Amino acid sequence: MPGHWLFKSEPGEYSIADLAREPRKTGRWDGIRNYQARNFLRDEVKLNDLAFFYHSSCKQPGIVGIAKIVSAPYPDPGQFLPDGPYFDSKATPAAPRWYSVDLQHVETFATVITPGDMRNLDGLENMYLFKQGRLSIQPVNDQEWQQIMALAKSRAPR
DNA sequence: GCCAACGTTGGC
DNA sequence: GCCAACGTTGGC
Repeated sequence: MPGHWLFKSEPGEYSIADLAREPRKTGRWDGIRNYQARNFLRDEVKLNDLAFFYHSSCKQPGIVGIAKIVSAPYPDPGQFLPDGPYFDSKATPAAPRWYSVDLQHVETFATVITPGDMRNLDGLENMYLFKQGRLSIQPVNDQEWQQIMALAKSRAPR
């Protein structure tokens, strides 16, 4: 059984449409610089797990589709690039601090599933999204995943 | 733009 | 190690 996650991104930085446009619809999920998110990414995200793609800090925040984890976690190259935005002077190749995975686009939903939609469903009260909303990589349990998928499938394309 | 939540920094 | 100050996130 693959694990389930919620990955957040500001669409102005990197949107689900950007992912879908990548060669082989596959891109690197990088730039994670929060230790709790890092720990999930490094220690618990597994090849073939599925993730909700969540757009934050935008006109219509919410879950916009699904992506699949198509690599094992590996050190985020950006931490070693002195001129890049993600440089970390304390990280070394022998002792990397930050990690990335590769994601492949699976599906873009017909409509955005907003936090308001999710608050209205019984059983989603304990989602990380509501308990610890700022975390950029969050586990989603099987029941939560299935409820949100059912809602997404019930929506007619606009 | 506001503001609550919360992570990080740094002096002591 | 404590904790105040500060910065960032992110929904509204």
